[in-house]
Amino acid sequence: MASMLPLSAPAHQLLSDASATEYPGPDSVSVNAGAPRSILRRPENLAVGVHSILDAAATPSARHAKRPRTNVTVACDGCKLARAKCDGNHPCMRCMKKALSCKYDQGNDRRQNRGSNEEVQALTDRLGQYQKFVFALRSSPLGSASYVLWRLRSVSTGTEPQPRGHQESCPCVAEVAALAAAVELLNDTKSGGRLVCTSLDVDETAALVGWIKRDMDMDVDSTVALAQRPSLSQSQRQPQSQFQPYIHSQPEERLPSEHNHNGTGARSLTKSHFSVEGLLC
DNA sequence: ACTGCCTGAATACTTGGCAC
DNA sequence: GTGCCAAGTATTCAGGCAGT
Repeated sequence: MASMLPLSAPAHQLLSDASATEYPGPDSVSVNAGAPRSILRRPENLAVGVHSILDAAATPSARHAKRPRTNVTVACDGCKLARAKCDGNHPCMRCMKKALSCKYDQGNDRRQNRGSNEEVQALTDRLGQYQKFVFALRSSPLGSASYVLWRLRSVSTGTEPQPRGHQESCPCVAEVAALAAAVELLNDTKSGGRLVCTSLDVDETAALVGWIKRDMDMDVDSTVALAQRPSLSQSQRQPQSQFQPYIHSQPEERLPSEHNHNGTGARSLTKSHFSVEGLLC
């Protein structure tokens, strides 16, 4: 029955569409919300005998009988499991009758966990930072990548960072600074300002890296295609980020073997090859 | 800025069928 | 009679958007 109508249609549309002669109209939905089920659209394969029973019950008075329905915001676990009506009390009536322990799973209503615009934007920004970070890690010179990895590890293990002299002498200071910002970003996500690596972090990050990698592969492909177009002058080409030149100018560079177990280039890395544990822990 | 309506997603609830 | 389950409907909730 629902398959005949758009699933996204609001309730009043479904109802008014179901039977215009039986339902008074959208405006009366709330007062008729608990109307007898027989007035709803019947299954088409319903037996004829049942039809006649339903038709007899669907008198005008029965159709318009008001039975306000009072849904509680949160049903207890027992009522949820049994799909029974819950009165929302502690304990609820059903649990009292059955002498069951009435428990409410707090904070499990995902309707109330939707992110605000600010939260969505913040997550989007973070995703962009992650994307830049992994992109830079993959395309930067070996020395820079190693330094960043060293910093990542020092963050997670509590080791003191490299002396500033090293950073200043690094040939890619700007790049390292950007990567360091990403490190700070990672660091900032955990309480106490210190990254604590858990299996959940690893799983989350692995999933994130998978996403980022796919995105980056698309970016790289489009960048290569753009760069290979002969009709475009250099100035017409899409501005390259500060990280991109290393992709093509130094294709022989590889991530350290401990992070690239099969010895192939960064672009051939897969989730299984990209060791997140090695990156963060 | 406020209000009201619409929308989509998530969840509560109803109903009928079935097994014990 | 009771409880469980599946299918389906009703309600809640928050965001978007237009009108004021």
